[in-house]
Amino acid sequence: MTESLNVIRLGPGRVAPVRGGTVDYVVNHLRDGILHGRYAPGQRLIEADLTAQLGVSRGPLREAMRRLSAENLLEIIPNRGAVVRRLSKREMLELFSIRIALEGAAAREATERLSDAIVRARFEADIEPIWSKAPRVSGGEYIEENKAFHQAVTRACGNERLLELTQQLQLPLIMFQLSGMLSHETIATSLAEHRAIAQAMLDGDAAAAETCAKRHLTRARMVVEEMPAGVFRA
Amino acid sequence: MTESLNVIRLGPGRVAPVRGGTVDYVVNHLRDGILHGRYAPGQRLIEADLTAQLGVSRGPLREAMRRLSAENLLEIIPNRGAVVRRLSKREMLELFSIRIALEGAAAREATERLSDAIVRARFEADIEPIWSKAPRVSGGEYIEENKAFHQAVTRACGNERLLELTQQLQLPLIMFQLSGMLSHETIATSLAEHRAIAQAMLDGDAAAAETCAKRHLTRARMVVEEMPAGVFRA
DNA sequence: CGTTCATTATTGTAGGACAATAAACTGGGG
DNA sequence: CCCCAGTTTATTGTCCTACAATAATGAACG
Repeated sequence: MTESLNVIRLGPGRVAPVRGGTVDYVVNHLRDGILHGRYAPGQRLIEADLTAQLGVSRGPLREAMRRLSAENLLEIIPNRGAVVRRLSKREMLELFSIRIALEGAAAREATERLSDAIVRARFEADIEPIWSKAPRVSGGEYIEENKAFHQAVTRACGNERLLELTQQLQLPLIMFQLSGMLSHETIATSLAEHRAIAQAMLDGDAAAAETCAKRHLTRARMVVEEMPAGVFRA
Repeated sequence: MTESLNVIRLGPGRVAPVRGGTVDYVVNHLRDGILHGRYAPGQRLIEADLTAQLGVSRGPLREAMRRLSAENLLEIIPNRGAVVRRLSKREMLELFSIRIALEGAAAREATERLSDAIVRARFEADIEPIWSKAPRVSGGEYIEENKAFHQAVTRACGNERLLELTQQLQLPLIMFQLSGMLSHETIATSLAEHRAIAQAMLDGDAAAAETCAKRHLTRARMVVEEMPAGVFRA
């Protein structure tokens, strides 16, 4: 979905309208900006500024904002405009609860589908990086790998809608907001748990896969629970 | 029937702009229309027609459409506009799988929270209708009650986000699309299952509640599975 | 020091314009 | 009779301008 959009679309100075991609362009720009911290959580996004910066008119920009608010990356306050979303502790915990239920089931169902050779091949390819011995030193690296792993599991379970859903479940935002706070120890534990889940799945042990996945996320939720209040929204 | 909503908002001839609610108004109108069949599945929604009918400009209308597409009630096809969504069999089954995971967990967690008197009181009030002896004869009646019940369970579990999520999980659309096809027998079974879930929850038996909820939805999924292909999208 | 009122920044909505696209329609071959 | 290319039409995607409504800000006043 996120192809080379910016090749054609040059921002402010662009000449060709290149119709049909303006909203996507804006959405991608903003999402990328939010996820990479160019737009800080809590920051207000002024329409006038953005239209000038991006060289688009208010219409597409507003539509882009609506979409991002549907993804929960932005919060739109009536008559106040859009601000970059910040999650409260409670919201984060709620999201983890949902993920525990969802990904636990996904791991179980995926395990059963791994008897299909094609699915299995894809899954093994997707998770290949987790077997690497190299320690992931930066939070950013871990975030990417973590995202890829959870996506691989969900994909293997063959439920399109679930794949969409978990992606929109703000895993990225959560992890970004937390990225600065992840100790090497926490990361190492998570990686080990990923391997345990993968192993159970490859062994065809659906029950173990579900248990491992749930334990993994439950532990992650505990990490959130113990974080300082400053990380969250009031 | 169409006019009942337009008490304040008078449509084409309205004088007061009643700012701040235009998009909401359109969203509500369309959602209601879709859920009640005024807009049929597969029907194309032409912007020009709707702006004329509703007396709003294209901006808010398009925003409303985006929102509904986020709710999966509409599908927006590039350069073709919006059509009322129709779910394929596969999509429906996928949704049920998600609900099984989600609402199973919700039932379990909710049960634990019922020790809180306030939560318990609210829950008992919410589900009161299910104990009624009167048979729900029409599909529409059952749909309402079913929706209310599942909502009550989710609400009791105290996870705001989960409540939002399950609501946007197209339970309404699913049920509408199916409403014509629900036999009295199916409805009766569902009602009995609702009671079983509620009873387990009130008894504080979390495990039983989870099992019952999952069984309930699994059976519902089987009903979908056995439906004629004509109900679904190609 | 708090309150009321003007000022300003910003959003919400309308409405018009135009190009781009897809669909429908035309005509002529095969 | 059907199929194909060119043309027409309907509709969307985007931009623009304008203005009212609202919230935030600051000033005058008691």
